[in-house]
Formats: sequence, structure tokens, C-alpha cells
Amino acid sequence: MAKPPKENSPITEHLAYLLAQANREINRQLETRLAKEGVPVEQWRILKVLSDGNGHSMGELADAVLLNHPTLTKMIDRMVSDALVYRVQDPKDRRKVLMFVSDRGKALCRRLNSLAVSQEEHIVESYGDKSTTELKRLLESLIGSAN
Amino acid sequence: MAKPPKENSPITEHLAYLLAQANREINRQLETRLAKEGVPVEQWRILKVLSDGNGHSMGELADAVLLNHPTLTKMIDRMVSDALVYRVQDPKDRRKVLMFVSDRGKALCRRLNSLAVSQEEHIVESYGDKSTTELKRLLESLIGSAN
DNA sequence: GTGAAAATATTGAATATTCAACAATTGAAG
DNA sequence: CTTCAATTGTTGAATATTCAATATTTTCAC
Repeated sequence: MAKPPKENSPITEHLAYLLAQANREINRQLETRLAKEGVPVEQWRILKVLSDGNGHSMGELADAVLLNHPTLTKMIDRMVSDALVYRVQDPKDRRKVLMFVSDRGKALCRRLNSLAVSQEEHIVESYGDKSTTELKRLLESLIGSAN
Repeated sequence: MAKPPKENSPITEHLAYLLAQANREINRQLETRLAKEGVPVEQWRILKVLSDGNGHSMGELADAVLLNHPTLTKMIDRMVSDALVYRVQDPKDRRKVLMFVSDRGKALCRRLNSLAVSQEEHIVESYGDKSTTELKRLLESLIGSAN
């Protein structure tokens, strides 16, 4: 019972490939849903993380939303232009910038959450309750063991 | 036992997010390994798919390696310059181009396979045999149910 | 058979991402 | 205290990706 693939195994037996494929497919589905609001997936992540009402530094936020720092900076620039979020310099540490969500951003986030939840409900429907729960558990555990 | 997250759930409970996070982490690890040969993950995928010795059209290949068509075209241009692969016009259907690996590409692919297998062995070590097998099974099934 | 529609791959312009360098602030050693 | 290193965020240039348009070939309806 080979756990790691052999060197001549098809690429479809590699965990890295299966993850990339599944992520691509699910992300594409979500992207399509969120397009109703004209918002990329990453902006939904940002709004959702900021929705706890606390200020988050750029570094913190970049980790949370799975973006590199310069990419995040530029995306935040756009969101500031759209009045979805705003910057405040951290009074405790003036190197940092704290990000907050605006009322407009909160309202948009609610609509996006609804679309995202509906997508996941759709997945659960065709994929099954048990499988979804178990898959999430295994992914969390993989992420934990990779650090 | 909530299967889909509620609208105010943290983003970390969304399947789409967990997949993106896990993929990012594992892909980054693999990227680091393959960097020893100076090759991006996508080129390894291309070489591996072509390693069955059959000619593959660009469309076929794009699907298999999870790249959009124009992105693939440009990456193949580079690989042709590096003499790793070559194009042949399909005699059965002259709209198509069939891609093949060169000997140089095959040799590189062998070295890359070894690095990739070693990565997955490393994952299995810390994550466990059972978990890895089960995660792969669930991912395959998710991909299947998503189409 | 002919002409319209579909399929395939590529190109170029527009957009996005990344890498390396920078500026500003804080921390810490001496 | 002062200086040097580390942290944080941004910027600009280089690179990569994507979207829309194109060229070519095939398929299909008539």
C-alpha cells in the first residue's frame, strides 16, 4: 500500500497536485458567485477578517488572507479608493498601520457572506455532509502539521 | 453539527479557505524543493504529463497542468528555448499542436520526480500515512463531485 | 460542395504579482 | 544616550498572467 507516490506515478497521485486541482475548482466556483458583487475572492477574505471590528496590521492581514505583503498593499489601495476599508496608524507602534472596515465594507461583506455560504451549501449537497466535515478536519490537521 | 459555516463564522471554517491555505503551504514547500533545479512547479507538471511519451495537445495539457491556455503557451515557449520539450503539428488535425518531451526534459523530469517524491515522503512522516491516504481519497472525490 | 459555426492555438495589450530596494520606526547592545 | 540591527509597510521595475482579438483548420448544415 504505497502512501507516497513512486517516481513514475501519474501526477494525479501526488497530494500537491490534488490540492491544487481541488483548490482551483472550488475557488473558481466561489469566484463566479462573488462576481455578482464584482469582488474578487481575496477582497471577501479581507473584509471578513476585518469584520471582527478590531484593527489588523498589514502583516497580520497578509498572513490571514494568504497574500504577499506588496500584493496586499496594492489591493488595500483599491479598497480604500472604494471606501470599503481605511487605514489608521497604530499609536502603540508607529511602524504599523491598522486596517478597519467601513460601514460600506460591512454591508458588502454581509452580501458576500451570503453568497459564500450558499456556495458551500451547494458543495455539501453534492459532496455530502460527512465528507465535507471530514475533509475540513483533515485539511486543518495538515496545515497544523506543516508548520 | 453545522456542516456549512454560518454567515458570521470565521473564514477559517470555510472549505474554500482551508483548501487555499493548504494548497499554498504544500505548494510552497514543493516550490522550495524544485528550486534546486531552478524549475517552477508548473514545469514539473508539464514534464511529468508529457513523460508518458505520447503527444499531448495544448488544450489537453493546459487542463492537465492546471494552467490557462495563454499562460501555457508562453511557458512552453520558454521550455522549448531550454530544449526541454518540442512542438509537432498534429497530422490528424492541423489545428492542433502535439507536445513531446526531449531527452533533456526526461532527464530533468527524473531528477524533479525524485525531489517531489521526497517531499511527499516528508509530509507522510509528519502527517501520517492514514491521514494522507484518506485526504487524497476525499480530494479526488470532491473533484469528481464538482464536475 | 459551400459557407457558417465551432475548435484550437497564439498574440498583444491591459492587468496583476513578485522581487529587491527603500523609508520609517522600534529594539537592544554597548 | 547613541548607534546598529531588526521590523513594518510601501514603492518601482521586472516578470507573469489574463482578457479579448486573431488566424487557421475542421465540422456541420444546407
